[in-house]
Amino acid sequence: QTVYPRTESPVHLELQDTELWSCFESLSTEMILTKGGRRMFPVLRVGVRGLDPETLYDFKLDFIPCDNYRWRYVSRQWQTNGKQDNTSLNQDRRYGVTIKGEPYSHPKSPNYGRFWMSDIIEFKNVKLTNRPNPTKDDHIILNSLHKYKPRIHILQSLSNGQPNILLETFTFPLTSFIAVTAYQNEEITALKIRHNPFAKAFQEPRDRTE
Amino acid sequence: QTVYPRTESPVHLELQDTELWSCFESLSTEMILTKGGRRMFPVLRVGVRGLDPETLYDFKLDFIPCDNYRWRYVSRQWQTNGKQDNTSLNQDRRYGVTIKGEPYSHPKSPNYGRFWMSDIIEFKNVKLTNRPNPTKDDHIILNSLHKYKPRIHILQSLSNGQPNILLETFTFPLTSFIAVTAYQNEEITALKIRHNPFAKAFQEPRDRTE
DNA sequence: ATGTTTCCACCTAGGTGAAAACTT
DNA sequence: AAGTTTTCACCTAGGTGGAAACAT
Repeated sequence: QTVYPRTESPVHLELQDTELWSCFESLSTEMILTKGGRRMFPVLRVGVRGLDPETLYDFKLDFIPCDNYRWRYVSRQWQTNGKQDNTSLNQDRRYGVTIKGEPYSHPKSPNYGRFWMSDIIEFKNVKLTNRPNPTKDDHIILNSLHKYKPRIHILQSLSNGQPNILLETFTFPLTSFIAVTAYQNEEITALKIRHNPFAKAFQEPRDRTE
Repeated sequence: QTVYPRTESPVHLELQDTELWSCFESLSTEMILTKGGRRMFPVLRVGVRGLDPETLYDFKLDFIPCDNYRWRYVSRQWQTNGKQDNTSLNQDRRYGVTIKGEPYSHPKSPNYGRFWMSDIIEFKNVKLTNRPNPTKDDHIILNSLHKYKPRIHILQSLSNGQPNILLETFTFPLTSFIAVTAYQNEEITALKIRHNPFAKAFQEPRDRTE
């Protein structure tokens, strides 16, 4: 007879800006890749509870392929050719991580539970690239026209040289996206322009009541 | 008979940009205080050796009064009235530290010895203020027209809730300065403009050979 | 008279999507 | 034809000292 665990991990991660993410998700989120690295928008932001205040943790981010398809945007619809694509994803395991083959480490890592729980944790400085050999640690290598799902890992950091212990991994289906080198869906472009302050140059003058 | 220690701490801190600091020191360095907080220029930068790569350390910065005098710039010379000033420094021990009464903590604290030793450590984001109750942790409260000497503290950070252990404190006489709300010595102003990229608006066009 | 505060033009530094050029 | 790269104007964000206004 199956024995189910009586307790669950006390650690809770709560995704922020779910309303905004939903708007993008309903149109199929796209994220830009450039050689020099492009930030994500929206930014991945989470609140955390249930850590031990005085224990040391690392927070890390990587991207897991949602499938092995190559996606195309045809007639205002994302579609696949129905065949698995084994040429890129399966051959190069680095895709979705940094040049070191490791997830992106939040720049405040390592830090104490009390620190991580004291404020929203923002992954605003991670950059997405299609360059196979980026020179910076904050660059995540992705494959254009492939679909990814962000994951956040919480590790216990040990200050004696031992490897860190992976405590838990959280995935956020709402934040999955297709990596592109240029936006395909113009509605996605419009949403980005509307909400990303750095794209203000392209905003139409808007009604104050909105 | 006096017994002298046979060993010294293996930790070495090496101040960077000593040539630049010397130029300022020879004119009497001044640092601006503002309500909103002003960065230091030059920036305090150090290299560190001799830490244990796998031990966790905090790096902290504060400012120790060089004396209890109030300084005046008269006839192109800094001078005191020869009397100790007991009204401000001795009554308010917070001067030279943050609003919490603590030194400024380098934003990458805590981190491992291998991290701190891997690159120059820059205190470029600390801000100096004369506001008695700043709202931000990166603000150091100083008293205008008083003279200070920067100190860097290295602490061992313990990930079990125990208070950190102060391992060593380094002072840098070359970087001492008088806090001011407006520059007094125009030669200091000229040096700041010449070397601080953010003051480029005030630079005279310069000869390329310089 | 002396010292402080506020506001400002002018920078650094770098994040946007558009459009044109380029590649295959 | 389909996708990628480069360059660009236009932003965000914020660090300078100057100058005038202000405070004591």
